[in-house]
Amino acid sequence: MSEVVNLSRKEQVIRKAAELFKEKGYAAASMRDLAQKLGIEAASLYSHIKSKEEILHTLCFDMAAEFRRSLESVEKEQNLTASEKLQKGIIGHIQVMAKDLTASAVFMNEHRHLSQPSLRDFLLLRINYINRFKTMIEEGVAKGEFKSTIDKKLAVMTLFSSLNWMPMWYDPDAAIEPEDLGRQLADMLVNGLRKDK
Amino acid sequence: MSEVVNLSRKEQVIRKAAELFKEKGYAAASMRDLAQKLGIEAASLYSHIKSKEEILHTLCFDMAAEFRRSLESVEKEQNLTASEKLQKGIIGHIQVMAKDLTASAVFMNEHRHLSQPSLRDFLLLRINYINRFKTMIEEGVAKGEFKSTIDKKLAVMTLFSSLNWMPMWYDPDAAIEPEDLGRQLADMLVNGLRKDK
DNA sequence: TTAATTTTTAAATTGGCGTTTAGAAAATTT
DNA sequence: AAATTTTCTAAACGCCAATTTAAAAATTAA
Repeated sequence: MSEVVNLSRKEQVIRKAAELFKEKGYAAASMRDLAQKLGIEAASLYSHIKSKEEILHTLCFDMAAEFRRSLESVEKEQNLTASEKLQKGIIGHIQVMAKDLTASAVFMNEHRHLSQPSLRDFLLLRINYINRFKTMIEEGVAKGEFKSTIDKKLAVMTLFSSLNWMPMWYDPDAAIEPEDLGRQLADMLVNGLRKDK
Repeated sequence: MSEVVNLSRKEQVIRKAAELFKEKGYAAASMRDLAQKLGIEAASLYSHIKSKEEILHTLCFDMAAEFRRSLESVEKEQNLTASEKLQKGIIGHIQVMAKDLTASAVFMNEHRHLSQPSLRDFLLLRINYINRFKTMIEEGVAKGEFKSTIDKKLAVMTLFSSLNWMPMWYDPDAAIEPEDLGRQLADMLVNGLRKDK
């Protein structure tokens, strides 16, 4: 009945589970697979976690909390143009992702296997997060910094799609740093591909 | 042993399967679920399809063929600027998607459950498709139409991510037409959000 | 109305799933 | 060294999975 420093083994289980969930998908990943990856029997897992879904819950909500924290710190900053705010929001998101690409992939692809009421809670967090990016874009339009003709929903979904897919192709060993990547994505979104005249 | 006009019931099965796979994910969707949706017993399905995976295979490769066809017809056109080509490629992709949003969602999210060698074949088709969009962007850079500073991989992945996520949020009953949506996405990508001075 | 074909079913097969239980082994604390 | 806690295991439970088989029912064609 100790509650402290119990983390080490449990975290090991969760990290390996993240790898497995990313690789095979939550539904296709079995607890026996997971146990084998850890070199133990499936039954042993249950000394560390309550259920398969608890692992998914932990992965999804921990990531959500980090994304939220990152966005909040950007929102607190003052005297930023809409472009700057957007850029910082994007960079923050990518930095959070880059810290754990595996968990990020699970967060993005597997959250739908959460059961109620967790699923509802998760989706609420997500829609809230997206809306806060949408607000940044709307502020940009209101201030005359962004075109008023743009479809805001399209803009924010494009941004969010792009962020969400990054864990699929971003190579952390490659030359490019999360901050650079974020800067470039923000630049592309704000200024486009077209060469200035 | 008839081979003709057998399509009707089989297609019905495949369409319902697409809905189910989109909703629950391939691995979590059972043949019993599917049968129930059709009002028959699970065993009856096997008069129409060979296996669960055959359904997934059909859905994924049929969509892939349609995307390919669409892109090829754009590539054939001549005397287009890079922006125009990109725009037409994007519009084509969205039109194909809009014709069957359910199958598109399966194509995007569930293809990874294909087993070898189908999975390999599918991924080859996909990388080829992406590379053809990348070529469009590179041509734009080569002609001086696009900035030379852009990260081409980032650009094409952003585009592709955005296209891939559309079936998740695009509402076919909403006011916006696939062609308009494509035009706007292309405009955002090429010209950015920033207001022209 | 037969004959042929398509569609469906009940029943079984084989196998994997998440999880529980009772307790052994190993590691840690006292 | 003894006591406590953590980690692990073998064995089982009940359930659900995809698929096969042989045959019945429904539909279509001759």
